[in-house]
Parts: sequence; structure tokens; C-alpha cells
Amino acid sequence: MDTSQLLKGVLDLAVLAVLRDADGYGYDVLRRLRAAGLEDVADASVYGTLRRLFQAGALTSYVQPSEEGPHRKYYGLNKTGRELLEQSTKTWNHFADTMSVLLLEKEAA
Amino acid sequence: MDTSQLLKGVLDLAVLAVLRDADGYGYDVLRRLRAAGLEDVADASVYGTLRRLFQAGALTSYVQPSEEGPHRKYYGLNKTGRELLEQSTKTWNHFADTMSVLLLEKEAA
DNA sequence: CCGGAGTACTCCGCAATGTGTAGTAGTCTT
DNA sequence: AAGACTACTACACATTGCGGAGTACTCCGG
Repeated sequence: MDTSQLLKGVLDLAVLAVLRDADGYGYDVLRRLRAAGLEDVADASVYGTLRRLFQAGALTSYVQPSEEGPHRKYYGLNKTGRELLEQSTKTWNHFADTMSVLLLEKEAA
Repeated sequence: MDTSQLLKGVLDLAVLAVLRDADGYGYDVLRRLRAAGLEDVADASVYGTLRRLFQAGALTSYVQPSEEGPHRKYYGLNKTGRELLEQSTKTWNHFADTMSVLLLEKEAA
């Protein structure tokens, strides 16, 4: 199965969710997503999503040097981002519920 | 909100689910999906998905004339289609669960 | 009898977005 | 010095849902 198509439109949401509790940089966000169960996410997708969300005004961004490698570009949620997360979560939940019902309708009384 | 991106990769599954209990033709599948809650699905998407699934060998197809309008192209699940439905349902459920957890992790103890 | 609505399908080009690959660059280990 | 891990960027590509135009059939109202 190809999960990559399932991610369409949901990766934004996943990234926002992962940044909810603490700021993070791309490579770290990638690890958090994989740890959460999205093991097939590609790194380019995460970096791209972060850039898109930043450009959409949902994220703040600041660069910090690291002693264990190259510099890190941190991202964090701002007000817009939190609102987007909240709204998208609702949309997703509604959508997922709809699909659940559709997949269950096996035995119509 | 734009639900169109959420449908990516899931419309296949939704169409298969709708055809599970009874064969159907494009226009009818569209109505069933909308009735199930997927109100924003566009007709071209459904026709396209049906063609794709048919070409992938998951559907049977036969044309039937209608007395209330143009002919209808019926589609039905074959063995491959049922297997695909089953497998895709599992993939979807797993994915949806993963997202649920991700969206809930608000209060880490 | 003609126009419009509803039914039913096809084709085409577009837009969004996740992916693979390549490239740059820093740190650390062997 | 070579290689692994970290960290990010850029580009071209594939998939797939959507909008719009076009075809065609049936039925109804004026």
C-alpha cells in the first residue's frame, strides 16, 4: 500500500500537531512524526511543509547554531498556526468520522 | 477549509466501499458518496476514479440503457476489488488511528 | 415545438502536494 | 582521511482531485 497519497493535506495537520507543545526544527519534526507512527514520511515533504506553513503565516522561525552539526532552523506555532491547527483538527475529525461510517455500513438492517 | 486534499488517495476507498453492497454507475456512485457525507466530491473525480479502478482490474463494467436518460455504465467489485477494499480499509484505519493519537497528545503526563 | 432541467458520461488542462535525487555543509568517530 | 549522522535546499516528477466545456438522452412547461 502507498500511504503517500493518504498524507496529502494531512501532513500540514500532523506537522502543526507536532509543533503544538514545543518548537522544533525540520530534522527533529521528521523524527517526531516517524516516532508517532508516520514512518514513511519523506524528509523533503517535511521541509517543504514547514516552508509552506511559514509562508502562509502560521509559523514563526528562527535559526540557532548547534554544537552537534549544522545550524538548525526552528519553527513554532503563532496565533494563526494554533487557529489553523484547531480548525484543521475539526475538519479532519469530521472527515475521518464520515469515512468510518462509510466503511462500516456492511449490514444495512 | 478545503477538503479536496483530504480526499487524495481516499476517494478510491470511498468508491470501493460504496460499491461493496451493490453495483452502481457513476452518477449514482456520486449521489451515494454525497449522501454519505462527502458532499464536496466533484463528479469528474468520481468518473475518473471509477475508470482508474477499472483499469487497475478491481472492477467489472457493463453498459445498460436507461429509460430515464442516457445509458448507464455500471461498475461492480470483483475479487481484486474486494481484496483491495479490505486491504485499503486496514491501511486507512491504521492511518486514522495514528492521526488520532497525534492530535490528542495534548497533555503529556 | 422549442428551451431548460435533470441525467450520464468524456476529455482536457490545471493545481496542490508528497517524493526522489542531488548537492552543500557541519560534527564526530574510527 | 573516510564515513556516518545531522541539517537543510532546490528541482523535476507523479499522482490525483477539480473545473469547464462538450455530447447526448428524456421529460416537462410555455
